[in-house]
Amino acid sequence: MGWFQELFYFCKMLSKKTKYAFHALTYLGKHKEEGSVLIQDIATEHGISHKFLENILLELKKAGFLGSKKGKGGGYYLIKEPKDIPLSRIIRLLDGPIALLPCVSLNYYEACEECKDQVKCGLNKVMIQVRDETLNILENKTLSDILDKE
Amino acid sequence: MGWFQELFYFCKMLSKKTKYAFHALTYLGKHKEEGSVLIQDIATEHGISHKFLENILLELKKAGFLGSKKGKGGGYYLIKEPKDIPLSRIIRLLDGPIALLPCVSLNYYEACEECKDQVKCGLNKVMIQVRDETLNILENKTLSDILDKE
DNA sequence: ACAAACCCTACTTTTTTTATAGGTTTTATA
DNA sequence: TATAAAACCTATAAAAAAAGTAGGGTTTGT
Repeated sequence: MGWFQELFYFCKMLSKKTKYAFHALTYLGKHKEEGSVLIQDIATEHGISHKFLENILLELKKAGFLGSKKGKGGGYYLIKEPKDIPLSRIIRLLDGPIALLPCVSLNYYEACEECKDQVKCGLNKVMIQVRDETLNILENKTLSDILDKE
Repeated sequence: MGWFQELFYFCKMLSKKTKYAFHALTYLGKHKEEGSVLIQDIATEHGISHKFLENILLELKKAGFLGSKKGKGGGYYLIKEPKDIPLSRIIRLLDGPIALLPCVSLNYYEACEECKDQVKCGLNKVMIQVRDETLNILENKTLSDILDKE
């Protein structure tokens, strides 16, 4: 498929940051008509620390998912269609580059320290398969799937 | 280069513990005929700390994947057929939950603090789908798939 | 007896995640 | 135009988890 398949192969549990991001996006999706929504409203609804959520929304804004309005009467709002926000994009943004397994990347390749010869590494080959299959799932589920089920 | 690097290093991957476990299992699978294998042999082969690997092998033994023999001439050996060791079992043992959220985990379930009503949570429902599809992949790939590719 | 090898528990260090703090800037409106 | 509300920004502290270390205990072949 494409280079973007490299993005995923196997993910552990989502961080709170990412989970909160999904909650916030869902909230914003549900309150689209209201124009903009306060950080505090989302924080209160889900019992999240205002300041923590603030950082998350800022990241989502910088990444182009949200717009905002400063000052009195301001707030955040979605600037993308929910169907154009795949789970993979959000997870990637918030969970960030952490534990690496560069040995499954074709585009940014780096050998594992413990592998003498990657070409002969069965783990590498199987994990590439898993990556391809998992990516297929997460690229195709979007915020709109979440909203449909609320 | 910044954005590029981030693209390919964004997701939580397998912990070293789990990765080493797979390497050890693969090594044991390849050296089945020899009866038993020393921790040190595996550690040396992959440049892993002996003591760290020792803990991992002990866990694998307690979980019923390996047998061992103490004393001179001892070592570890597989007591399950590679085809009966799915990736999911090893990942769960060493890394914990496969689900992306605690509220959709089969083996490590925990209610979300921030969810007033899980039954109405769209994120929960979508993540259950993701879990089922991901599990389907990880339960059907086994150690024998890795060995076949070595 | 002795050395080899696994067994067990606890601890330390390092890294990552989570959360907080303390301001600055922008904007509506009284 | 003063004020308060709200987003914006950066740094740092606290907590948790992962990675690695230490040191002895137990079993076993020779």
